[in-house]
Amino acid sequence: MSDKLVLIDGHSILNRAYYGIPDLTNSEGFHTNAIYGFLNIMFMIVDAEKPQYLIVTFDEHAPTFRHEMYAAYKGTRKPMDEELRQQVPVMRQVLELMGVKVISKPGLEADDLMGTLAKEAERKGMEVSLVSGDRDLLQIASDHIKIRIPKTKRTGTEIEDYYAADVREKYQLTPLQFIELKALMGDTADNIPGVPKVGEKTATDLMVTYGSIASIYEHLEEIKKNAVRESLRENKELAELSLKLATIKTDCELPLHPEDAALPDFYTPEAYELFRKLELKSFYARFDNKVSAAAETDIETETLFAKDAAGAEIKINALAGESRYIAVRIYSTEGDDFVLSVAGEDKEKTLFADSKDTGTDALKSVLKKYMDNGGHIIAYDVKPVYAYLGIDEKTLSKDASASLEDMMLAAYLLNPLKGSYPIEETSNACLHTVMKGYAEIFGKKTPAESYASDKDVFIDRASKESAVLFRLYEKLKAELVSEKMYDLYRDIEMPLSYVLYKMESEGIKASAEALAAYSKELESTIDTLEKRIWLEAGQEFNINSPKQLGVILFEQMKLPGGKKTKTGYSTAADVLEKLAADHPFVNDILEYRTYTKLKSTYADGLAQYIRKDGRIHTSFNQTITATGRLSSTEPNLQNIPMRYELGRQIRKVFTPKEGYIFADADYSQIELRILASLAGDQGLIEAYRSEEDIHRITASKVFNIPFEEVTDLQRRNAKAVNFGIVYGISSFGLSEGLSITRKEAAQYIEDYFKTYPAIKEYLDSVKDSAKKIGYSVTAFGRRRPIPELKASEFMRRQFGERVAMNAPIQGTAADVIKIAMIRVYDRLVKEGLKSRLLLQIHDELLIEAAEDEKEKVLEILREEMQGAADFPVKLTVDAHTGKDWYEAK
DNA sequence: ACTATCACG
DNA sequence: ACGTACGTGATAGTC
Repeated sequence: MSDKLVLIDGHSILNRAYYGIPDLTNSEGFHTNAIYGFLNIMFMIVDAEKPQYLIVTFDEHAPTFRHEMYAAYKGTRKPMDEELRQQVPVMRQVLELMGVKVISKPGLEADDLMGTLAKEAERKGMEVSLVSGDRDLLQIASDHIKIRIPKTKRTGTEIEDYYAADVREKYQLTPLQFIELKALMGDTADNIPGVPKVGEKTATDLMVTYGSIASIYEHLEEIKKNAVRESLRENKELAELSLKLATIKTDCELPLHPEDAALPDFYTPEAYELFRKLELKSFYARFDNKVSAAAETDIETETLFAKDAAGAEIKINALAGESRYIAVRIYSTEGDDFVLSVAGEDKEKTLFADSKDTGTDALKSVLKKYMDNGGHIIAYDVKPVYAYLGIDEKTLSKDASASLEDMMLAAYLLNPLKGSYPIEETSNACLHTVMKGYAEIFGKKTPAESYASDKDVFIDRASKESAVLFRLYEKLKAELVSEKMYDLYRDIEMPLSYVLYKMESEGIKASAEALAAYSKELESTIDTLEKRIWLEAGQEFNINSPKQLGVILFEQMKLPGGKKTKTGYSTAADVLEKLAADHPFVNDILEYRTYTKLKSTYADGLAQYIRKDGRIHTSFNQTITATGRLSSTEPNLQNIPMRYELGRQIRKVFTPKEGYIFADADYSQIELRILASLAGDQGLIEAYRSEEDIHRITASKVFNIPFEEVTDLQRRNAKAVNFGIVYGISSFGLSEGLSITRKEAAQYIEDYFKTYPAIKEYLDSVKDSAKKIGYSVTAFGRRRPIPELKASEFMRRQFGERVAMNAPIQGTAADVIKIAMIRVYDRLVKEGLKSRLLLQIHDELLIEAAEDEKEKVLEILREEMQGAADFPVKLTVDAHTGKDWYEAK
């Protein structure tokens, strides 16, 4: 068997992959779809062919000889997408780290490189597989050179193979004639002009008849079609130029020869590290355990063990050293028991302790005592740590968080776009370590189960985590300072983490009986509606299936609607509402949706979360949103129905405990007030100072009519514009919101900006700044990176601009209520009150207030919320009390 | 695992 | 010609 060489056309395959594979990015937003697709093809071919030699060719970015010739003739190549461009150097790096020989030479086309290498290999007796997305290469095909053209299809990648015989079969031409065919017909993608009037059909006919361009010109007079003959006659030079352009060189001087490019072992630790950074997860398995284990050794430490609490204390103090900082990872094991790993400045050693050895309370006391004696603890997700430390009920948020650090919060502030922050991802990104994900090691086991079943592996992992955590602190703290977000971290996020911990621990009382009764009521209506819908539809079907519903509505009943989503008909509420007036049946569907939503998500959904203490304990997530808001999960208590009476009733199941009432306060139009303040628009600021209805004033100014004469419709329109501005206005969005034409919407916006010119200036400046520095900033220094602003697609860039306008507004509002929460919490504690903060719903705070503290609590809410920020437009607060959430809001 | 829908600010 | 209002989370259906 002769040796085999696989030659890959790097740019062409990367290009194919880029357009063939849907967008794919790692968690930092770096696009990887082209790299992913390239590697898939390369692995597939190398796996199947098992070649002895492998070479990848690349074009240099400088314009090449052949293209320069054509550029002088006409136009230029269209520029590469930014999302593809950024992947090219990384692709080359991936190949380099895998030991793959890559060749590129300034002044030479990849085609010429491949042509030369393929012919050289053939001369030397090798079989050659030339992989390209480009049919140009077909001219190189021979009995020993196979051209392979991958096609990405839905079912996977298929490869078309061409030896010389296959080219002859498919095109009725030899590979060499194929060059001339191309020269005649031209190729816009390849910048080959060709002869005008000669397309694929004519060119093929001519080549089959005469065999070559030279022969065609010899027999020019025989050509029957006048237009073609004359075009050939007039464009002889062009035909010759095209022939030159279409001919791939096979005699270049190259620094690399096929025999120098032995197939490497791809799976090196260095390559693995880069795969991890790119998050090309489906390839991880190709790197065997040996490689991944080896790659992790750079964070290996010696693990010490604590036999008892005294031993733990001594070792912790030793690790804390002079600086008195330790990084701690804690895991619950069984019941109240837990294990922890501690790392300090001494990078060689970590401590592992199991509360079963030391005693649960004793180990907690060690930590508590360490803190009380001025020790600092670095955590990754600090909220649960408060519980382990057993911090006193009445601790002020600032005190509780003062000696703690949370590197998850730091990582979130430095890049809030990730959505989730597993410790290994932060470490791999910031410290360039190569840690595996938890699930990669332990699968779906909980930490408690993993510790029980794979003790040594678990301890090793915990030690690595605490070790990298200490290093993360050194790195991220400096970054927070240099990025001017340290104050935001220290004064807002850290104290808030404690407030959130307390709110989650409190929970909110909810009545399982009341929920069940509500569910039952809904059920009977649902039954009635379901029967009626089936009757009118003439068949039973799943009303909750948009697919089945779409068929019923738009095919069987032939209602106007048409397609709207990728998968079929849209049956969303806004579509159905347009039909509901004429078709009571559609109205039943909408009602059915309302009732089933309330039943499944709220009545039945919430009931599952009531714990033995009769309360629901939500989780307030501090590292989810891109803008700085909180989110609430398991269950989400930030989207309890409110807008419509039927759903709003569910708020009656949330009640204060015996002897308490609810006090609820919300900011009035906080985002618009913040916008007026940030923009410094005197008109809007004055409008707010007058304390009149802001939407009415806006309508009066924008539509130029006396305040008293503003109609409800005009007010409603002005209100929609005010909202639109906050969202990052677009005429399309506003026209949808108001059901008016885009032109009218554009006019509204123009008039609005004329009325409040500083708003326009502000929004423009925010966009410009975000484009320049890559992110937008709130009044308190919180950032939101906006990579979309650099996107090549118009739509994504537009989205980026709206985000750039909205993020400082929504984000500043988020900052303000966070400050308010800390202030309210601290006031309640400092004044020795029994009342407690329970919920935050973006612009609203809910307190369970002791009956005799009612007035005091209302005063605290008003003072601390209003006083949380000092803007030109004062923040105002509406506060109420009630015997349940329905009444208090 | 993804899509469509709908609840909130 | 393109085709969207900003930010979330839960549920059910579909693949």
